[in-house]
Amino acid sequence: MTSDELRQTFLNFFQDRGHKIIPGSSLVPHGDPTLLLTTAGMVQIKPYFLGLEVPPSQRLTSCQKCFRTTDIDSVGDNKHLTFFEMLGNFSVGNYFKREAISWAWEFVTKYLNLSEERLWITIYLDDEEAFAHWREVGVSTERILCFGQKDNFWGPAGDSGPCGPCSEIHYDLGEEFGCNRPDCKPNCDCGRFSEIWNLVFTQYNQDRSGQRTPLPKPNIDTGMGLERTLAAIQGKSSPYETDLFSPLINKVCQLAGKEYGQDENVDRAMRIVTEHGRGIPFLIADGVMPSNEGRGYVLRRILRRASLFGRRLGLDKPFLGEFANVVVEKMKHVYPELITNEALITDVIKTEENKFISTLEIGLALVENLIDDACKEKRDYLKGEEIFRLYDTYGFPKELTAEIAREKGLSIDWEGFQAEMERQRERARAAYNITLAATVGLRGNLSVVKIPSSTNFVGDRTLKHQSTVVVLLPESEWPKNRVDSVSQGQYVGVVLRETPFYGEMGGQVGDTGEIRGKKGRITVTNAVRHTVSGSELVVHQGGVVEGHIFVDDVVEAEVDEHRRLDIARNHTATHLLQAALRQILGSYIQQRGSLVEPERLRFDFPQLLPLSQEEVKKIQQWVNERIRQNLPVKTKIIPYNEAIAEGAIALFEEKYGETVRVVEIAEPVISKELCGGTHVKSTGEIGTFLITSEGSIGTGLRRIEAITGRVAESLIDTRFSSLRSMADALESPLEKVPEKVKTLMEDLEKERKRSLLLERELSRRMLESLLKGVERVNGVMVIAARMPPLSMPILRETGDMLRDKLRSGVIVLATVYDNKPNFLAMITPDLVARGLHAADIIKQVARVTGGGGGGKADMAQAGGKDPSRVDEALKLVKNIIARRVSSPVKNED
RNA sequence: GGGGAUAUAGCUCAGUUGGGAGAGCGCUGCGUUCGCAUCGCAGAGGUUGGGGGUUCGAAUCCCCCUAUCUCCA
Repeated sequence: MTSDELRQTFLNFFQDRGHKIIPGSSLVPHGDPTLLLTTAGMVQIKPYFLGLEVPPSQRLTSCQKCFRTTDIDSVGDNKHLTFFEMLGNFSVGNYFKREAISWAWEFVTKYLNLSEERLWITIYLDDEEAFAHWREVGVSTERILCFGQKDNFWGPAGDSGPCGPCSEIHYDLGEEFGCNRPDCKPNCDCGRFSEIWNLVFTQYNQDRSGQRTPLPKPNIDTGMGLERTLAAIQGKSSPYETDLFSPLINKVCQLAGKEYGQDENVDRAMRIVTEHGRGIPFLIADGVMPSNEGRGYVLRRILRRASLFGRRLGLDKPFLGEFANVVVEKMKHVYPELITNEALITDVIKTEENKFISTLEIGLALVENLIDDACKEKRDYLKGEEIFRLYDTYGFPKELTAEIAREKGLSIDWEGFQAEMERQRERARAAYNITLAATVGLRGNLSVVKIPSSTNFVGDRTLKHQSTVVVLLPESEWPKNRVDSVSQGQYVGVVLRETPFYGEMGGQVGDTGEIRGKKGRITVTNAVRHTVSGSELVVHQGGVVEGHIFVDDVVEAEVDEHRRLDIARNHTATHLLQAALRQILGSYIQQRGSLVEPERLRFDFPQLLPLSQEEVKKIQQWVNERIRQNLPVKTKIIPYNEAIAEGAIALFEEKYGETVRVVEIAEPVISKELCGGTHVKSTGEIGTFLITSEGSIGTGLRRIEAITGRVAESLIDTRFSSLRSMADALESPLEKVPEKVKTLMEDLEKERKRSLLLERELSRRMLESLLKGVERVNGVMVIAARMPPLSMPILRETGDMLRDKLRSGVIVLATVYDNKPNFLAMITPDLVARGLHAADIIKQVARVTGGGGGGKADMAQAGGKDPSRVDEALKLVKNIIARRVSSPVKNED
């Protein structure tokens, strides 16, 4: 059986047993900020288990691509993978252990034809029920092993949530792969037994204190590892020898000019390159870009490991792009996103691989330094903290450090390294727990309130609507209880039966406006959405400004029209912007984030390099051209599959129902997106579209901000009037302003240089009279003089020249520059040797003018505050020197 | 989300307790040479990433921001 057959057989098997086949989701999980990547088949099922969303069927089955980084350092052995496919069947409160177990056994023994002698079962300690069901299908008692919390209890993910015991099917690869210890059995880490299928019985809900309560309707969540199972079926000891991997291994062999299976070290490197090289295209295809954090960092890390181990195989030129093409070729029929993003994939890999090579070069130099230092200190090892610093700060692979050190006969202090690493982990964990505690939000809490049915949104047809109050949630009680009435001064959440208010979603902010009843009035400051037990509610948040509002009141809900229209303009403009980007930059542009407010719009998208000014201009022009054409904007509701088939743009992060709303612009269509937001009727309403900024928000991610309509108009107005006042000030026509500013700047620069020259000239002319003013204090030649306004550099130059002429002496110069006193003192080396100190002198002098200063013994500078006392300060100089040099100096001969 | 590092001339980078912004390469000009990846001389080129603070004075100390690199989660 091939990998393709295994996938199909599994899905068909469960479809025949009443399961709905659902497509695997993106590796980037939607709407779950606590999850980095899709790590299991149940990730997209979780909201159904938690009762947050309604499943399309109670029985589901899927083949899900997954990515896990927990075992990244073990990759290269025969079983650990970061990227893998997980086959699974799920019961959302439908069947339980009996069916799950009997189907699993049937599938494994009858459909996969795995020999019963090679199969072992593990169950959780006291799970009598599971034990009984396994016995029922014919598994003998000695083949059922019990394990504890660590091996056979799953979850909860995080500190609370659904969890339960699990039961696993293990496959015995054969004694020749084992440790041969008499007690070798499943869960032994020698690799003889391969866990191929995990059946999780989520029957408890665990609260934060660790207390477990039984769930009213337990769920089934199973996961069968495609790669491991395939190895078992094909009688191989590792997935790398199956049809899924062999074309990839062959490619590595061909690139490296080496054979697989000759040398264990070579084999291990080949497996790492193959495994990581396989995951890379999948991550990129799902929108992950290399970065120094989050998912992007996972991508960067595996790419670098692949590149590093490629070097081990003698591949010192970039090769991962070529390898990726083979991966795409092998997997594209199952994962078409690979082929649509192939250009992006090879592009990203190429630049990232080159980047890594330069990181290596910088690191190599640093390693050389470390080794030199160690040799100088007569050390025969590298310190743990040194290696860690190299690794942590410069990203230099520790394996490579060790390798180079070994060549020079040095060993490595791994213990010290691990200690540093552990401290780093501890810091991150501590920080993570804090943020986790802060993000536990409203969503879970609101579900305490029992709510009848979804709010009916009528806001795309009307902005004013008569409706009924369903729920009132006062802030003080929030979210514990709903109440029957609220009164003036309270801040409340209101749920109506129908509403014209758009609740914040898909980047579009919520509406504001007013809810009026016969006896009271609420000013709505925001509208948000909450999904509670499958019902989607719009909660109007705001303050009661007048009277009372009661549940069941008939009220009039009215949206702030001007604000809503501003939002609609920006939303439609966002669609046009995305169309423009795809038109001008390429169809790989996908929305990675978006914000639609009345004031502005924001659009994030993957892009490696900054856009040129011409590109930005072209995009803006393209959008404005479409606005002038006044194209119609239409919406329709059709089945999801149909929309995708028509080529509508959907988002990675977003999850869609069976039917979706599609927003189309123009006929023939220039933009077609799945979108629930509010839009203008035709593009002409947008008025004007202006891009206000284009910048980076992380590696490979860029953000465009833009404005439309009224805001654009007022910006144009502000810009014009500031330009006008600039022109007035410059006494120049508007269009000559840039030129005029340029010449002004040039003039200023010229004048600056001229004044520098003049100052210098002036100071030079004063040299002679300054030298004439030399006085002798106890035989020391002293110049203490006030200079015309000179800048500090010129003052220093003057000091230099005086010092050179004097050969021996003390010079103190003062000037008032910018209405502030400045002082400079210089002392020739011979006098420094006799104990005179420029900084000492200058400090005392400057103090007279209320300032201070300092410097070195031969040169010091100071500043002051009171310019009127400069002359008085200068008079001090002689006294200070007299005190310092008490005995007259003999004339130097 | 947390930690570390970097940002100084076109490029690669130095810059000590806060007190004179530097080197090498490149560039321009002049000279030298049969010739040059020659040598010599002269010169241009800087908002020290941005903003705030401390100080008489900040590339240097403190705070904030931005960009890039990097590790942990």
